Amino acid sequence: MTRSADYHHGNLHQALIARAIELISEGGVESVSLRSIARDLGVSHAAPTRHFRSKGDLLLAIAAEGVDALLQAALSHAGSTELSALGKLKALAQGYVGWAKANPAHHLLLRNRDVMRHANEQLKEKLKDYAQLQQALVAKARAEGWRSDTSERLILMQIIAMTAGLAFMVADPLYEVPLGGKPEEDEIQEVINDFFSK
Amino acid sequence: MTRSADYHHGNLHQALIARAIELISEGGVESVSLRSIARDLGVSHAAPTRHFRSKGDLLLAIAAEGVDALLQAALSHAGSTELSALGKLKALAQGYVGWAKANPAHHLLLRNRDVMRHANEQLKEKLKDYAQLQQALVAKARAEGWRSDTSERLILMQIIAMTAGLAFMVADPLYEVPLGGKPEEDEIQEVINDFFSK
DNA sequence: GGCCGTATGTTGACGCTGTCAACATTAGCG
DNA sequence: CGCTAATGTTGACAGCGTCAACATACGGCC
Repeated sequence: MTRSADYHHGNLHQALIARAIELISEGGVESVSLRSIARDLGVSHAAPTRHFRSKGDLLLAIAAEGVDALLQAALSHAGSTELSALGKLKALAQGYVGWAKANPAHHLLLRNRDVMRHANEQLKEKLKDYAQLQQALVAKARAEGWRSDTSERLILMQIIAMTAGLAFMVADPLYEVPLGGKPEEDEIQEVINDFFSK
Repeated sequence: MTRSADYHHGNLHQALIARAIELISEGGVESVSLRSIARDLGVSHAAPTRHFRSKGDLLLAIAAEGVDALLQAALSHAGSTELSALGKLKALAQGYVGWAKANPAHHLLLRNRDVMRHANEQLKEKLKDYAQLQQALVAKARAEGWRSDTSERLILMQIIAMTAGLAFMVADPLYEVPLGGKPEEDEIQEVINDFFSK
């Protein structure tokens, strides 16, 4: 119980992460301040250092959380026995864009230089795993006849560019200007469908 | 001459901008500190406030510089009499990606929420001009027969996603992981060529 | 050529931040 | 029950952005 003279918060670790995600989603990475989060949680200004050695560590932990979710979803799609390689590739793309839309904070962190500069090897390794999975699926889909006249490299770059672009369009307010509002879910799907049906 | 007991810097305004661009290119927006820039330029910590009321104003001024360059290049392409609407559209896409590669700092600023949140109306208006120019070209190219079976909206979203994605691939170190190094110029061109030759 | 207003730069202060060290409290295990 | 480690607090420090008060020098005007 937390009713005892609440000297200890109970689950400060998770609370720090949760509040930081809220703040990032609302106002971007720069609106995160350890001291303000500590105040919000009714805890002293130095309490966070007991759970994260530095602000960067907190942000990195959140980023890692995001990469894990992304990779796990990708692996589950890739493990499907019902889908063709092309189907898996498409599921991967949909999964990525959907993930960015559902987790804007994690997506933002992955694109923050200050955060990723201090990424540990484990995190980078997971990103590499994701990339290799995607590349292998492109090779397999090509071998199965899809766009076999186009180079694997070109297809890969097209997919990465499209998904990265779509991820930003759903997560970054900037693109509400050229698009006239946030893109609808079915508009996103149409872009992905069009690409994979050629 | 600046040899006189250099109390005045001479061109601090431009020097501040130049140094900030350097820092952003190297380490992202968060590595900009007015005080450190002032030190680098051999000037007191408060000198920058004589030229920019706040740090945000400095960053915004740089962003505006970038948008101006982008828009000007786009208008010059659009004004060409030799190119078809499709050709202009392609030149616009190439121009955007090339601009992001040549001006990573400006590109980063345009994607920074903290910066763009305080963007003035004039800046937003220019972005809207760019977007409308692009949209008009899509409509015209379609009217001239290019992909007239595909909706204008879908084509527009495809172009925005592709160019935004490519811009990141050339400007953001993160994508060196899945791509195995920075993308080559001709690889970028191939992606753009492929899209506009359908 | 000298004078003066204003643009530009300096100094010192304020409250904010992240991080550390020293200390306080409590949880949980033997 | 008592001890140790985990967790939280307090106070300090330097760096940051910004402001106000003061200093200097540039450039147009007589």
